Amino acid sequence: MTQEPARVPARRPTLRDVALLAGVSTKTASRVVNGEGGVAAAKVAAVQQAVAKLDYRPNFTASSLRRLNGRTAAIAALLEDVANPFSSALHRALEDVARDRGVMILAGSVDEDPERERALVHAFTTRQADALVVVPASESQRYLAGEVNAGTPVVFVDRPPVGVDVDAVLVDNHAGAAEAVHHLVAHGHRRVAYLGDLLSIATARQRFQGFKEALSDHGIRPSPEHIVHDLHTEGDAERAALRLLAGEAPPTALFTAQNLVTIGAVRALRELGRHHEVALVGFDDFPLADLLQPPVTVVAQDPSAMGRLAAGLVFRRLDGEHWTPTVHFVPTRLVVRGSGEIPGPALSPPARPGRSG
Amino acid sequence: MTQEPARVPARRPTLRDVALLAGVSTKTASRVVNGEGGVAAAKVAAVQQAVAKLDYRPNFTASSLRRLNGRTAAIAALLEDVANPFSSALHRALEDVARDRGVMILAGSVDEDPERERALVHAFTTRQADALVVVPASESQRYLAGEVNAGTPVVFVDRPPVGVDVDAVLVDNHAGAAEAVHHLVAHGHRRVAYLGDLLSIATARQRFQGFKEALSDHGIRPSPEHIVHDLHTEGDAERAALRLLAGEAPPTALFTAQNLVTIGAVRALRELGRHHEVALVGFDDFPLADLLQPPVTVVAQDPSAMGRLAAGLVFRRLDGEHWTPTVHFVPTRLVVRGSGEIPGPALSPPARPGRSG
DNA sequence: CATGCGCTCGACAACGATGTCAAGATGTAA
DNA sequence: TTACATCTTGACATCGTTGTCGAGCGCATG
Repeated sequence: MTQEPARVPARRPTLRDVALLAGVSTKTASRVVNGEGGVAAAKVAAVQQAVAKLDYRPNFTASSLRRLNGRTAAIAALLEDVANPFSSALHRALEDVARDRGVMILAGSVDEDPERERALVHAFTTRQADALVVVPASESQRYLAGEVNAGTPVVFVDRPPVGVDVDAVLVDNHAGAAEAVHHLVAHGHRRVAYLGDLLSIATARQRFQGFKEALSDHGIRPSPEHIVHDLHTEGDAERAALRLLAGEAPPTALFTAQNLVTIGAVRALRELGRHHEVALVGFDDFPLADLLQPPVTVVAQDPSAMGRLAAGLVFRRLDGEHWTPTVHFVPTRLVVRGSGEIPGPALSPPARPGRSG
Repeated sequence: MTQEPARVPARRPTLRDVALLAGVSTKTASRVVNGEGGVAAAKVAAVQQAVAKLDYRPNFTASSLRRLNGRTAAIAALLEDVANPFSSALHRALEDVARDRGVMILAGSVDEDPERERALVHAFTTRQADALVVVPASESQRYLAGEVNAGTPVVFVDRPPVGVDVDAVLVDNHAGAAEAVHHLVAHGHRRVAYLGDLLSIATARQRFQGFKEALSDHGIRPSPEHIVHDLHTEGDAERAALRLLAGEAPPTALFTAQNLVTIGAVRALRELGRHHEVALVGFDDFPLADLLQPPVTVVAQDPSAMGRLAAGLVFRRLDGEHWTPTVHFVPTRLVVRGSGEIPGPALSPPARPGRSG
């Protein structure tokens, strides 16, 4: 219980300090700290005492500089936004797998900004991340070629790589969207609207394709007014849905191709009091979807599974395994909850069954 | 467009390679890379060309090892769980402030596990994080004294430090909980139940104190069966709420002291079909609370504001400012949405208005 | 012409740690 | 006793980079 507040911040002790105090060489101190063995018991004890007394903590960055493989035991994750549920679930899954191996995750938010993506890659690679897990926002990731050639494992998640040949963990967005549309059509809908994210995002394009082709499988051609792209926030989506539903010949069902868009659409339907009339299927699940009125039917992705798979690929590469880059698909799952089963005109135009929303 | 896939991973180029190619010394190359000036234009150009040709990227960990202040431009965040909304909003706010300064965030999930907390602190400090932002789970953080003495800025968020004297950004949990209770009592409730998180968490204890004292201000003594602690998951909370509401003389209002607990309680009320009868105020806001039926009244914290404030403190310390550690309070805000305004018996016992759930 | 200044530039050491290697101590077998 | 293997140990170089410092040059000044 010393009183003086150590005004001059004590320099952090180094291995040299430990060695000096223990009366051994730095190399021997290093051996003890790393449990290398081949050190006399008496010296081991002396070093351990010195470590405890000085509260010594090895400088991991210095040691990884010298070590043979140069690993920093950190892998970088470029996420869309650490605060959105999809990204943070992915982040958590990566962390869980990495934790078992004593590896840290460096995470950053790309915010759909290609420049930001490059800045983050630069920041992470200069910090010698051992591997990169990327949810890309740019149109081409050719700039990663150098890293890939240098042997850094790179895994893309959610969106396919362009201009580089690396592993990817993707969702079959096309099939998922098509399943949503088939579901709506099966419930009697013909006028199905599409509300989607930025067309610059590959997954948005794929989902839109799936939407279009599924409708066309049923011989339906969506009216152009029922297709809205480039919605990236709840507010965007809400306004777009309001506009859509206020038009003439409004859609009887909505397919919303991203979770924030889905939530915006729910808001719009609520405001209009039509949430029990207009069917809705969203792509991507979100917390509390089951507690809304009606509960929201979604095509669920499994970000945790994607994260675990991506982390697995990273570690297998880090462990020295070799294979040609592969695309892995994680299945989507249609979660039927209510909003997608609201019947459309083609199913029950004359008489509705007794139960109402 | 070479065909061979560079089977032997090319060693990453170093400053020496750049210098060699440019025909200058490593020191001059370093000067150019760091924009130090005092280098002839011709050599600057030569170095820049070499950098471009080799796709050279400086090894940031090596340079921070040598640099005078030894800063790594990374600050560590020990969060409860990177995937929960409170933590990830905090994370994002930290990142936003740090980004402007070219600083990274190292985040890790503590999961309310004191051992994990120490492991993370160890991992982050051995990696030479410049500062620590901590949402602690342990009972005492005396073990951080060494770091603090070494001059590492440490800021606690959401929970007060114990055993170390550092800055903290807290919420007045006591007052927030009391406000919730006053609100419920004002709406006619006398039998108010408490459903709360692990008592090992300081904020849970404070919220419970606030609950108890606010009730006692109104001359109400809560029945012991109406107090449930140590609920840490939605499932826990749901089961507890079901049990509570099935008992005799069940509460007419619930105060749920954490967001997952609130959601669990909502689930229980739904299952019983009593969500329009039993009032509910939760501590901590959550996404879509406004879209539930009824919308959930909460005492909202502002994790973004807390993160920004914490990051601000960190950077002021890193910039060399000095002050004695201080506790900063970020106000809570009662967000009135509906569930907390369901009238209780003391307000309208005889005749209810017509509308029913 | 000698002097001094300012500008470039590179040799060298150092950051904190570990890989390499050989020296010395000890034990064992012939 | 000698020869040889084994175990400990530390001196030294090194990882990739930057801080220090002084050498060399050209130029203006007196």
